Amino acid sequence: MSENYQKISEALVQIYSNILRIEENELRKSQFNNLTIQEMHAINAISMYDHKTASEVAKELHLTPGTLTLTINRLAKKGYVERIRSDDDRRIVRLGLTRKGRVEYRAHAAFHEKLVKKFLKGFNDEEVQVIYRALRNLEDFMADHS
Amino acid sequence: MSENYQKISEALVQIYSNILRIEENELRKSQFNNLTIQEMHAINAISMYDHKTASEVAKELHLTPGTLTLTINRLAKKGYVERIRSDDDRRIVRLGLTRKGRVEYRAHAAFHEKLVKKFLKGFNDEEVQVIYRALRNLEDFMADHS
DNA sequence: TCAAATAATTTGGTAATCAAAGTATATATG
DNA sequence: CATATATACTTTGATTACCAAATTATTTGA
Repeated sequence: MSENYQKISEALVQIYSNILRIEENELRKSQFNNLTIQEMHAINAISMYDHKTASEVAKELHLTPGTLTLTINRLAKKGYVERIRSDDDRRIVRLGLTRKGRVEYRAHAAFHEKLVKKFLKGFNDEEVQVIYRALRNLEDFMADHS
Repeated sequence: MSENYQKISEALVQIYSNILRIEENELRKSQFNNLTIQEMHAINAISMYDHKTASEVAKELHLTPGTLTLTINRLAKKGYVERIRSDDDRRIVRLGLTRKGRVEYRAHAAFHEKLVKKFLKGFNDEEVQVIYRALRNLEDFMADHS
């Protein structure tokens, strides 16, 4: 058990410290290599057809409104995102993906799906439940420390 | 199953995008609140008594030598790390933690241990094996994409 | 011996971020 | 209904973390 604990601890660190870099590698090799990782994550948070407000997206990404404005400026200039002024409250900016933005969104979703498939490969339903419970434990841990 | 898949996929994203922030929160609340997260990770990579070279640590952290030099400068000034010139090859700088650095190292290790304990809470040996296999799947995925 | 290689540092530039001030619009109250 | 306050976003002026390339010191090898 304690030996397993050690291995699991190391695996978690390894996974955590490498996954971002791998996402970045994939991005560099793809047709979207003019995007940075955080721009990609912003596209992801904006999501396909929700038209969330700038504030909502900023909150989701844990960014200040000012930082989000700058990110959206860049993404708009690169043609991935568009601002949609709300008519009923003209202070609000809603965000949408362009066609190009949606293509990138799907590409990233596909990468993520491959990752999850590999993660769960070779397990039956009962075992998947065990894995899910472990992840919920981690979510509880995070909730306790927020 | 596909419903589980969805939940697991979302949990992974949640965990991934929040864990760094939580580490940062803990750090802010601790006695080491003059450290940034990456400085803390550098302390971790330097580790207790290994006296690794600067190059080795840079590689481990996936940083260029120049960036590591700057990080070490800051950590030395703050009193966590010391440079040890090697006598047999005077180009080489070995890195060690000061007493203060070792205290911080242990504090972070304790945090990490709490996390892993919570992750594995309530599982028997067999179930822990399942979880470990899933993590190895992820490591395989990363190896395939490196 | 001295050219090439190696280890670290320095320098110049860019990304991403925040805090605080500013602008435009909406809401609430006296 | 006028105006003070609140809200949503943007702008500005920093700081931090990072990289690439040039530099310095030292070692190795031909």
